[in-house]
Amino acid sequence: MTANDFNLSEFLPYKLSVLSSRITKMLSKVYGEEYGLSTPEWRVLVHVARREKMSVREIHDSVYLEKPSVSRAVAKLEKAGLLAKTTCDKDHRLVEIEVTDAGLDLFHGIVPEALAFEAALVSAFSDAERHQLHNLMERLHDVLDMLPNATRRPQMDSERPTALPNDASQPR
Amino acid sequence: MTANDFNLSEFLPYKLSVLSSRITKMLSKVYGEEYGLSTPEWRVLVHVARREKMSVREIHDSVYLEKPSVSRAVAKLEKAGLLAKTTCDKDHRLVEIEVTDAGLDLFHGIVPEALAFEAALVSAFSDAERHQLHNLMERLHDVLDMLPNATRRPQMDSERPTALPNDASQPR
DNA sequence: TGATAATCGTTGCAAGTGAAACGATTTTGA
DNA sequence: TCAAAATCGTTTCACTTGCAACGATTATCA
Repeated sequence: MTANDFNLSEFLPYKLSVLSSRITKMLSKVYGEEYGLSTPEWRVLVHVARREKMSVREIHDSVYLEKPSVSRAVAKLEKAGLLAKTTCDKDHRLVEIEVTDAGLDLFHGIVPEALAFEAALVSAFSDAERHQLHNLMERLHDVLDMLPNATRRPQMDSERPTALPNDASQPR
Repeated sequence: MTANDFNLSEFLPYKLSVLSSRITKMLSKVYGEEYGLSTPEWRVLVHVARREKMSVREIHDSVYLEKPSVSRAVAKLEKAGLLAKTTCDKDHRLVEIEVTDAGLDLFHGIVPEALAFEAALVSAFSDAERHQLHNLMERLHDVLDMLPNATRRPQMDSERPTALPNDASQPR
C-alpha cells in the first residue's frame, strides 16, 4: 500500500516548512539580535520605509501578516520612534503610517545585511537557477490560487503604485 | 543607494516564508479539519507510524519540532488512542512510543489525502522541474549548514535505520 | 435624510511556542 | 564505589498569534 511508503522528510510541504523556518531563524538574528526587531516589525518597517503614508489595512494587504499583527508591530515601531502614526484627515477611521528619520537610518543599516544574507544563500546558484527557483515558487502559488478555499495571497508589489522614497512631500 | 531598492516581496526569505505558510495552511485543512490534528501531531504521527518504537528525543532529532512540542503532541495523540507510550525497561528515562491500530487506521486514511495534495501542488511540474526544486532546496540547506551559528537541521531519514512498517498484516 | 451596512484599527482571549528549569534516571570518572 | 555530570521527558513561564468582537467612523440606498 502506498500509504506505508509515506516519508515525511521527502514530503514537499514539510521540506518547504523546514527550509523556510531555518532561513527565517537565521535572518532573524540580523534584525532581532542586532536591531531588536521581531519578524512582523521587520516586515512592516521595510515595507513602509520605501512607501508613502500607508494604512494598517494596506500593510495587511501587501505583507503576509494578520491585521492584529500589523497593528501591534506598528505600535511597537512607533514607540521605538521608527514610525510615525497620524489619523487621516479625510477619513478618521484610517491611520497614516510613515517612516521617521530614525526608522530610515535603521533601514539603511539593516537592509544591506539582509541583502548580504540573501546573496549568501543563493551564492552557489547560477543566474538560471535563481530564476528557476523563483519561477517554481511562483507556479506553486498559482496552484494554491486555483485550489478551493484558497488561502489569501499578499498583493504583488507591482499591483500597488510604487511611491517615492519617503522624503518627498507629495501633492494629492 | 541600493538600500532604497529593497523590495520585500522579492526577498527570498520572505517569499519562501509566505509560500510555506500558504501551503502549510492548506495542508492543515486536511489533517486539521478532517482529523483534528495539529501540525506537530500530524508530523509526529506520520513519522512514528512507519517506525519501530521511538523515544521523544529520537522524534525531536528526526522531525523539525522542539522537544516540548513533541512531548505535548505525543501526550495528545496518546490520549486520542493513536499512539501508545511505555517507559523503556532498559532505561527508565526513556519512553517507547509506537502507533496503535487506531493510529494506523487514521494514518492510512490521511496519507493518501496528503499525497494527493502534494501531487496537486507539483502537478504542473515536469519530472525535471520536480528534481530541480528539490535540488535547489537541498543546496539552500547546504549553505545554511555552512553558516556560523547554523540552526539545527533535522536528521535525514536515511540516517536512521528504517524500521518495518508497523502493520505487517497488510500485504500488497 | 436616516437607518442599516460596511470598514477601520484595536483589544480580549484562548491556544500555541520556545527557552529554561525541574525531577528522575543513568553515565562518567576519580 | 560514589559524587558529579549528563541525559531524558515534562512542566513552567513569558511571549506570540489568530480569531472574533468591539467602538468609532464612513458608505450605502431606500
